[in-house]
Amino acid sequence: MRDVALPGAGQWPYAQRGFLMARRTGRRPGNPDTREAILAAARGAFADKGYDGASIRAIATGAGVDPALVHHYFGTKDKLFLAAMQAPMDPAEMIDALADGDREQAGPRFVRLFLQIWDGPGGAAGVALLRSAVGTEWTAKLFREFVVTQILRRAVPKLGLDDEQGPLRVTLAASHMVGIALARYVIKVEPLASVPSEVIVAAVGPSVQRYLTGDLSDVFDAQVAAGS
Amino acid sequence: MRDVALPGAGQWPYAQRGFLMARRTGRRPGNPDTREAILAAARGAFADKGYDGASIRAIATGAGVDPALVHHYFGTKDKLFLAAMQAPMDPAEMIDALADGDREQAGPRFVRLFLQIWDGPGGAAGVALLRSAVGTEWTAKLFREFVVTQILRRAVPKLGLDDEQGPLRVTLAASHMVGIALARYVIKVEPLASVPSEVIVAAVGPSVQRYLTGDLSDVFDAQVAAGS
DNA sequence: CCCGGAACTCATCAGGTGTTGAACTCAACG
DNA sequence: CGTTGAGTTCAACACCTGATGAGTTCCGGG
Repeated sequence: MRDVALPGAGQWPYAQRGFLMARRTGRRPGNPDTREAILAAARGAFADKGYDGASIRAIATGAGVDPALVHHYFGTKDKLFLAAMQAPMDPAEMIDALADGDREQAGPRFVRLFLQIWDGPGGAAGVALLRSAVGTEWTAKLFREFVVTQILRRAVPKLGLDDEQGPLRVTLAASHMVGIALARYVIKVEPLASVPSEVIVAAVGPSVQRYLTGDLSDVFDAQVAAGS
Repeated sequence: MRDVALPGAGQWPYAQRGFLMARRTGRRPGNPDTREAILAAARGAFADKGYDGASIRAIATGAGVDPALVHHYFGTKDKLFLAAMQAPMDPAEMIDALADGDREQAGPRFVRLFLQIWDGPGGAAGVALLRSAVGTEWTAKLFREFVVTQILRRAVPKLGLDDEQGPLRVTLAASHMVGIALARYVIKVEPLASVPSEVIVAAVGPSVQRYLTGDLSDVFDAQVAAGS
């Protein structure tokens, strides 16, 4: 009988099961949702400490499990990280939601959707991803390739931007949103951290709109001027 | 005479001085610029690996020096980090450069100045700061307090923004720039990473201008609407 | 009922970490 | 010359890390 709540977001420090079975070894009775528990603990730990700071031992105890079991399921720490980041990331969905609808309202729509995701349960994974992506070089590379292949190559044609200006437009908008996320959810600098999300939509939406569909002729003039 | 190889780490890239003095202990002859060498190596290491990833041993060998010497000079790793980040940061100067001049051109001026710093020698320290600030919780807290006390409290009155909207305006502008820095210098996502800086000035300048001095009445309408 | 394999733990390895205290070398001063 | 003190290194401590392999317990299918 497992009357305990799912280990989802909250941390439970110790293995609370078995006040009877004091520290048995071997296979656990009951349903094997342990794998998910490990993943949840891993997401939380990566979000709090980043890739390097999160230790397999901490993740294991956070899931009420022996450290070796983590390796049993996921092999190495790298694979654990990839597995933990995989589920909550589906940029295709976000891009689709962006693409249909009034193009002249895509900016605010994008900002609102972005903030909804970060305010929801996916936010922890986002913080983890950002923390880890920035932390060290190989995660940065990972993130870079992820951004290019999963976001840029899909978003540019979906949004109907021509290939000349499209990538710059999308990266400008994305980098703005990442900056907002960093300030609001990771660094938590006020007043940005606690202002209602609709305020940010109203403030940032027009900028993003301009990056996506606005007139950037000055920008490209500057580009050719610098290129000559 | 110690002709024996080093026990622990194996090779040190060695101090280039003294090809004569095969591995002597004790004080080095010549100039005592070692402290600066350590600081420089520390900045580089922190920029490459972040606070946690950069090890004192790596910093020491990078400076051609024994790890214990680092502690001799700086005490703990925390203090080393603070010392390494101290020199290249002078936000007051930047704020001053922003404050005087046409207020209606402050946006592009800010972006240009910001990019100049990051493209110059201060960029490494910036990357280090950003990497480390995001990496773990206490550096994030450090960074947050630094931002609030050193930037917000100075910039808001200097720029002549009223206290009601000022902090939000400044944090919006700053977070945008941090996002750009993250994408361009840390993650290095194309095309943002290699585009000439004037292109970014032309693209981002107007947005920042709007955040600083533009009409944000919609934003504050949203604020009161959400607050009710 | 039994047995193969999945779930799970224990003990341990090899290596890296920040930090410390003592020892040594050199430059400067008297 | 001798002494002093800063510059510098050595060797070690205590701890934490990711990873491995052997061993234990349980579930499900034959």
